[in-house]
Amino acid sequence: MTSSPQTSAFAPAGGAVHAPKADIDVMRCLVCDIRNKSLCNSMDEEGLAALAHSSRQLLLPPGTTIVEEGEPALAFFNVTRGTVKLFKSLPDGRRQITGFADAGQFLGLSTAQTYSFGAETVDNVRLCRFLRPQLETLLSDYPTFERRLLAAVTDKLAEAQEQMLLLGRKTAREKVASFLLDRMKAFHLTANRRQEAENMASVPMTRVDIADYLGLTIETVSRTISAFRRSLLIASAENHRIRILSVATLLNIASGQKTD
Amino acid sequence: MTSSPQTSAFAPAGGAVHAPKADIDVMRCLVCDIRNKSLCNSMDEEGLAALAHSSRQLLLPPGTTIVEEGEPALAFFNVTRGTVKLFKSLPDGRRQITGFADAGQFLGLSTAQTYSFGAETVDNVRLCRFLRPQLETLLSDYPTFERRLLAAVTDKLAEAQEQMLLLGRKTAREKVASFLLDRMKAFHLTANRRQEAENMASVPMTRVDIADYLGLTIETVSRTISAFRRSLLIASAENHRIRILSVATLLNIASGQKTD
DNA sequence: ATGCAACCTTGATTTAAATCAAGTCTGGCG
DNA sequence: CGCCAGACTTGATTTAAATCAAGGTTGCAT
Repeated sequence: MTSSPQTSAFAPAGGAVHAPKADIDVMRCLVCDIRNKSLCNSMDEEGLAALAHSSRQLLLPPGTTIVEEGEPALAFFNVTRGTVKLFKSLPDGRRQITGFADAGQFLGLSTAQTYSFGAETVDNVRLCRFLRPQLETLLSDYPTFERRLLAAVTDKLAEAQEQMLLLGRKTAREKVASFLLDRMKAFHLTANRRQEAENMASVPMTRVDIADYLGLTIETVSRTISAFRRSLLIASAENHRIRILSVATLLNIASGQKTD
Repeated sequence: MTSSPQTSAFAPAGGAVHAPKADIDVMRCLVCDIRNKSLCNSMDEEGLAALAHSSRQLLLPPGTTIVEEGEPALAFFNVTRGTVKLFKSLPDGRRQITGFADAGQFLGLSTAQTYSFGAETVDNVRLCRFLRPQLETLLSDYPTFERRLLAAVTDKLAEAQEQMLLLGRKTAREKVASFLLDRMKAFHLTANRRQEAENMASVPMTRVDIADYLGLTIETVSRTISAFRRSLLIASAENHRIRILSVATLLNIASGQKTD
């Protein structure tokens, strides 16, 4: 499985796992380790078999394009491992990351013929791809699944509104504090093993991605994280892991309470 | 019907129209002038009667609170006239308007027990209020209505992503240009009478609201609009109406193409 | 008609974050 | 093991937009 950035999730190469024997395929959703943290938790055993038949599992290396802005909206995806970034761009290259989809999150819904956003893997990602007609069949056949999707999109909209508040009205310091707390939440929702890992945040993305998510430059992100480290609010753990030393202070900063 | 800012949409006073005779109530949705521009266009005649029975119509003056941040999420609304602003606030009063809901748009969906946002009328607003249990019954009884709501929320999410791009990555000039074009689009979708009104934008909100929507200050909004006027890109028409003199140039500005 | 309050505009000055400019760290590869 | 490219950090300077500060408009209530 070679690492091949720029590969599309539709290309057969680039890490895609081809459909194995039918028997195994029926089991895939039944044994999925993040099933109960995703849309799929709306399904009974029969529904899970239908899900498995309607989708194909993909394994993608970091930097792989999943969805391209403006391309026909042919598929819907459920992330089952790793982190995906969703973004929109201006013609001159300025980019806004509109969200990160961690394991258990969906992406790719569209009412239009084409995607209005791009999506790319941040790290090693496993996802289930549903072609549009298959998704529509599922929605019609399983009302609980449709209701669950409606709830999931409603939650995404609330998240988007929270991010608009951040982008439009928070300072750099407040933005970075909010981000670190979100990544701590994402880590807790995602971590399958209940380790010691209290107050850990998973930050698999680069400074460029963080900056494009928070509406800042990489220098401002770097300076702000350094300042938090100097103030002993956070500490670096292993690579792409940050330990949050004072959740309470960070919460105060994130919500605009003065903390000096 | 007295003008009473700060009144809640749940208070019986403040412009609420009480349920008239049952016959008239059955007709309400059938004869609604913006029905085919809203969620309700998914309903057949029987469904429209069910909608009318499930909802109550409210007439609210400018500045009326419809939904309060943090209050129990008891109802869902469909705007049938006027403009509503949706917003989120920080403890110190900083506010981000996350969207304007014009006639035909819904608001009030929530997965949580409480609303994560506030909503307030901008001008004179007419809306239909559905209590939560009633909405849920409708969703279960009318699958086409549920599918239509899913599509509507999906569209709102795409709009939110576009607004994140604006907030995080556009300049003041680009933000205001984008806003004026959006308001032109809103005017065209909303205007029931097909008048001469070509290239008109409906801007019922104040500078404070525009600033809180674009992540700017009122001074910057005012200066930028003045500059557009001086450059003959726009012209004031009647109050709260702006005529757009060069859609093409404004489109270029909005998408980041340099135009000097 | 007049007064006033809310809203809007314009100008001067400040500032938070961007930009410009060097480095330093890190981890994968020969 | 040590080199190199990409990622990150830190410092100096600039700048877009915020803030501070007056006025000017508008329309409603008397």
